[in-house]
Amino acid sequence: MKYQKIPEATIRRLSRYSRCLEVMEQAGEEVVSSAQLANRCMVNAAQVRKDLAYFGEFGIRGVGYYVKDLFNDIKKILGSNKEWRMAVIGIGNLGSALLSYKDFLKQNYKIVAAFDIDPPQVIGRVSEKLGKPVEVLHINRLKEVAKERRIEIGLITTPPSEAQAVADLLVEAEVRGILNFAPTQIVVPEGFVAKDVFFTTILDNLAYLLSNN
Amino acid sequence: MKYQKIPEATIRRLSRYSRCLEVMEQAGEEVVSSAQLANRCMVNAAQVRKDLAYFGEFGIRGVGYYVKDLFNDIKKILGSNKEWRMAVIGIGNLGSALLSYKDFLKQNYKIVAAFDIDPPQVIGRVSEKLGKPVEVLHINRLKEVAKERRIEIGLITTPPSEAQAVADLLVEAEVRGILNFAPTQIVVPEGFVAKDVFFTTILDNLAYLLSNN
DNA sequence: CAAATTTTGTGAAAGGAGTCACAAAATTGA
DNA sequence: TCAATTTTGTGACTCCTTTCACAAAATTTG
Ligand SMILES: NC(=O)c1ccc[n+]([C@@H]2O[C@H](COP(=O)([O-])OP(=O)(O)OC[C@H]3O[C@@H](n4cnc5c(N)ncnc54)[C@H](O)[C@@H]3O)[C@@H](O)[C@H]2O)c1
Ligand SMILES: NC(=O)c1ccc[n+]([C@@H]2O[C@H](COP(=O)([O-])OP(=O)(O)OC[C@H]3O[C@@H](n4cnc5c(N)ncnc54)[C@H](O)[C@@H]3O)[C@@H](O)[C@H]2O)c1
Repeated sequence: MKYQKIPEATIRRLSRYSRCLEVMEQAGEEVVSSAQLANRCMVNAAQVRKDLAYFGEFGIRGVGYYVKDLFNDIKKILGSNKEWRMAVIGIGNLGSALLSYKDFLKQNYKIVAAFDIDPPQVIGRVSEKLGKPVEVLHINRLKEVAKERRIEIGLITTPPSEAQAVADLLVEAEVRGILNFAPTQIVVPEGFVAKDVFFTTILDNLAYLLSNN
Repeated sequence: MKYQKIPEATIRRLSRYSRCLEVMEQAGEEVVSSAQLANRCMVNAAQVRKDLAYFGEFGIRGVGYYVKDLFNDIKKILGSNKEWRMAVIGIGNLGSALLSYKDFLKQNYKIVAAFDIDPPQVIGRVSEKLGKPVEVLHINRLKEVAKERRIEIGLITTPPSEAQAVADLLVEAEVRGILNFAPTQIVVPEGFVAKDVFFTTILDNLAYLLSNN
């Protein structure tokens, strides 16, 4: 398993394989071939094997892969075998939706804190829909609470004008991962990771495909 | 402008250029070089020129690009110069958030209908936050209303178990574009375009980067 | 007006990612 | 036990994307 640069596309596919394997495991399937898995994920069978080959040998020739083992191995590769502790910052429309997103629970992503800036109708409110309710705190407690609750990922759902400032706070609080939903490109120092999710870029993409087909 | 297959990455970047140019235009900047634009969008200058070259010649040698013209040209390329009429299906947490997403208005994406399945607390409710309020209708009116309101894109925010069925309804209603937020892979016939947005795949990606840096 | 400067557009080179094809390993069955 | 079968892991090949590098075009300056 010597080091090599792993294509980002490979990581995205591993995530898909993982979701497929989860379904298969629940369905009681024990063994799967690269061809079957590829089929389900709409990719090439060699692609599946290549993707896995970056990280080692997981299959048995003539047999395939043990669903349960491969599922665990991929989770280990992705780092999704551990529980990730997250905070949501900006509890408006989207932030509230994320707070009650059930799939985060099923997967290993857990929202353990929520922050907003002052609006009295929000601060102190408790999101009850999740397993454990989360109280919305004032943003000025971010640093303190981030340490206390060992927050590792921050989800930014503030207006775009505030997004970079919030990111800076997260960096200061040593929250190393940021997922930003505001339509602004977030910049973070070396050692931190920020990903932007641009809804309108996705729509622009769709619009292009619709216009040209 | 002879035909060539356009890389999807190019389309994504064009969308980014477009957003940058919008900001520049508002800031009153008149001319921009490929190097400047590249810098802002964190890409290579030759990349900017190559991306544009797929669609024609838009610059003036020795000068650069006229911000306003390039902005318009890119919008024309992307098909985002026209207004796109959208429906949201599944008015729960995420669906409601999308209904009040202001940037859709600023961009040229307009939500003109909302559908849910029966829960009395939702049907008939009106989202007031947008420019024009949108009444939530029962899903069984989808086909009829889609025609009437000339809906071109459907945003699926139902539980994953319902997502494919809803997609089938959209296809039947001849809504050609689908953006699916449920964690299921949507399949549509030739001539339709469906994109899935998997939140946990994005998080898996982040988790991987955090685990390996 | 011509030389110097700027910056585009693009062919060629380099670099990555995906697919093919087959030897190697494991299993099955006679 | 050994041939037939299955399916992995991987080198080689193809295809696609990005970057480089420079001629061509426009502008500016002396
Ligand atoms: N609504 C959507 O469906 C949607 C979709 C995609 C992206 N987005 C983006 O997500 C962000 C939030 O959208 P929204 O519709 O939920 O907006 P919103 O106005 O409903 O919510 C924003 C929240 O952020 C809080 N806030 C503002 N400044 C803050 C700060 N410095 N620190 C902490 N909290 C702060 C506000 O009090 C508010 O509660 C926006 O950037 C938007 O562009 C929204
Ligand atoms: N909440 C989030 O932040 C979030 C984030 C990413 C993805 N998602 C996904 O988006 C989807 C919606 O999430 P949510 O949290 O809003 O769930 P939700 O349960 O709050 O909302 C789902 C809505 O869909 C409606 N519905 C169910 N079946 C329907 C049908 N056949 N036709 C029309 N409407 C129907 C329900 O009545 C409900 O109002 C889920 O698939 C979820 O996995 C949610």
